[in-house]
Amino acid sequence: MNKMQVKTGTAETVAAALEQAIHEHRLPPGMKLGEDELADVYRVSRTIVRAALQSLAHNRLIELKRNRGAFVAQPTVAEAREVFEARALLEPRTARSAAERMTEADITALQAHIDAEHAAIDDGESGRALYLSGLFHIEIARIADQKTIADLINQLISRSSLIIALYWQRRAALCESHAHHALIEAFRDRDGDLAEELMKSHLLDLVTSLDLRSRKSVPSSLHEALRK
Amino acid sequence: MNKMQVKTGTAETVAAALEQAIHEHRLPPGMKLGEDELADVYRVSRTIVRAALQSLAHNRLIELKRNRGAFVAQPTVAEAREVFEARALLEPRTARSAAERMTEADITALQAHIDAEHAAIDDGESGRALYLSGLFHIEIARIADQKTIADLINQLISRSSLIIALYWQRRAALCESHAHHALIEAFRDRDGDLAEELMKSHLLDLVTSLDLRSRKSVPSSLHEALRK
DNA sequence: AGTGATCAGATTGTATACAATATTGTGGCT
DNA sequence: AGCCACAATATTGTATACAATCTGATCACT
Repeated sequence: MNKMQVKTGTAETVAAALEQAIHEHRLPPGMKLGEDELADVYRVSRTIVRAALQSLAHNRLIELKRNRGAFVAQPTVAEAREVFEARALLEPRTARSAAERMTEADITALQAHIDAEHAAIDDGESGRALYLSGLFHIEIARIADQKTIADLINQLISRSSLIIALYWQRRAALCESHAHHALIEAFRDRDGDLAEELMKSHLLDLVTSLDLRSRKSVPSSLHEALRK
Repeated sequence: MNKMQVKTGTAETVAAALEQAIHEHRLPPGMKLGEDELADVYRVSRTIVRAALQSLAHNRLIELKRNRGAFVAQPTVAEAREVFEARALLEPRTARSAAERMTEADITALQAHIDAEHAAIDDGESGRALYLSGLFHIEIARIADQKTIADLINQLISRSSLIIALYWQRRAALCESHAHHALIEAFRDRDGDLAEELMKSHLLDLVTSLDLRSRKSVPSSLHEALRK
């Protein structure tokens, strides 16, 4: 493989590990991430852990409270709406661009993503399936060859994973992968118009399949929780 | 004032100082930012400087090269285009939202921004004028009451300042503030359609007023610079 | 018992010491 | 002189020690 050797034990690897754990819902929203604890787990010093946490905080995957520590973020309903509104502004156009410059290799890669996604679903690893479903969108942004926009979408999808973990309601697990299939068909035909339209409605479906009336998780500050 | 007391000497204050220096073009693209040097200037330890630099790197205002240090970013032509394409996706719709929920106080605040901008221009502080012109856009995003999108726009405008500093060609300094005036008029009328349209063409004007054929600054690696 | 002050423990914030790496200068060799 | 190896220096990367702050437990007092 032509992949660069990635040194283990760096801030980047720790951040990546934590990010994946959050995406796969192994670290639930609100959970405290103690620095000493993480340093012990990953066998690095707190310096490294701290750098990783700062990075995650910048992407809003965790919240840093001064003198209190790091906690897995708990997006509010308002935030959830905002994230999907931002995605609605960015992703449809990006899907169009991607469709227009899609190569056979790209399509193959996307298909592989979907297959992996299905495999995860079949194995009952819904957390991992969710993660892979996010990667599908990120891959599209990458194909569109707009690094800047791809980065923004990356941030948003990262947060979306958390949001979906919080507000997802079980049913409708199948319709999503269907949407991804439909997108691939549009990509095969290099149909920019259709891809843009499909992405738009896909995102709309996603939002409406969330339950944005009640939050399921434990509120982080009792302060807000107990004044009924 | 109801403003919170901001402790000096924190990573945030150092990052803010550096960001402003970059925006006002006092730190030119490509300039090396040595850790010890900065620590000495701001009277803090390298720990703090490092945190600040990481933060700026995340916003792409500086580039961190492993074992080499931090350098003020030098956006390429491709990056410049990408940043403005991203803004074109986000800002027009945001301007519409802002127009729809604009209050008198908001309009006053925006007008104050423009006035300050003009004052800076009259004083010949073109760097500061550029910075304030960016704040105008950020203020609009804030008024639209979409924190997530506002954050994204904030990042993009931050980078835009650098880009404009690099690729701006002198003429056309006046048309910009004219565009801002026109926007305010639309806001006064709560005319969402017009605001969206004006923002769209304003961003287009900005891009076309850049010289994206030749780069003016010193290239960071002599390697690429000297092989004519 | 209930309230509040004070103190011990734990956790984060910051500075500094040391290690790893890159850069630059020197000297020997051809 | 030109080139290469190697040492000296400077700079960044990481770990750790110490300071500041928060938590929550104990205990005196009403």
